[in-house]
Amino acid sequence: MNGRFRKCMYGAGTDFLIPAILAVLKKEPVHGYSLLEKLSAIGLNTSFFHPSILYRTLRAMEIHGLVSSNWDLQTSGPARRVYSITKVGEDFLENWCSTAMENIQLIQKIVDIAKGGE
Amino acid sequence: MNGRFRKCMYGAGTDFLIPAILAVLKKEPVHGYSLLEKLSAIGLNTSFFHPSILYRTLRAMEIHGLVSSNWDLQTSGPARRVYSITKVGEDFLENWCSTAMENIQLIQKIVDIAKGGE
DNA sequence: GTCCTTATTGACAAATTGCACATAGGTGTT
DNA sequence: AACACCTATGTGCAATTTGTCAATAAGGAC
Repeated sequence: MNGRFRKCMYGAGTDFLIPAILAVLKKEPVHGYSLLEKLSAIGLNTSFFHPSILYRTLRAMEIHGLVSSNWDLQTSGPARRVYSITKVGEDFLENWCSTAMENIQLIQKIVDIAKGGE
Repeated sequence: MNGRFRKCMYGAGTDFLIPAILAVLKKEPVHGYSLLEKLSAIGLNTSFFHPSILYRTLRAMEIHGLVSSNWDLQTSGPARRVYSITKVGEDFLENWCSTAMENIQLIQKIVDIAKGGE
């Protein structure tokens, strides 16, 4: 099963990627590569998308003002772009959370109907 | 706020469109136009996408074997394409439901972290 | 020097979406 | 008859998004 059908399964959708990134960044600024681990830790299936998608999403979020970035040249290894959440990003996340409950209810309702309830 | 950012908000994503369609079709076969009302009734925000997207999604689902269709020429008005769920579609829906709980937990976790918990 | 790991980005085809428009049958109106 | 309107489905095309692969770059291990 390919494309949108695979994507609509758990954790694959990038719909959860943006709020998940914002939630992680709200705790502390981090760089893209370590975000992969942190996102995986909170339950997002990171194996469904390539790292490049995460980086691209972060850049898109920066362009739209949800996050800001600074280069970290002090650590060993290649340079890291460290992302921080902005006020706009915090508002966006808060907004997302307030509708998340309706989101959950919709999922629950689909499950109920699928199981023959109602 | 445009594109993917608007889309990641409640109900807008077509990630819920496919399982919602399957859940409705599991109760009874219906045609595309009436699906709009039924999807709206269970809580999916249908104003976020044009009817043509629903039709295109249904055709894609048929191509992938999740649903099958027959023309209903007996009713008054223009012909209706009536969709029914297939065995493949039922399996897909069941599969989606079994991961839906993890989906809910992920949303809950993002909300918790966003609210400063954990 | 060569290989591996971390870390980020670019390029390009394929898929998906947004939007407008086309088609078509039926009903009511002037 | 001509017109507008509602139901019902579909197409075309540009714009956006995704999937995949490859490029770059710094440092450590051997």
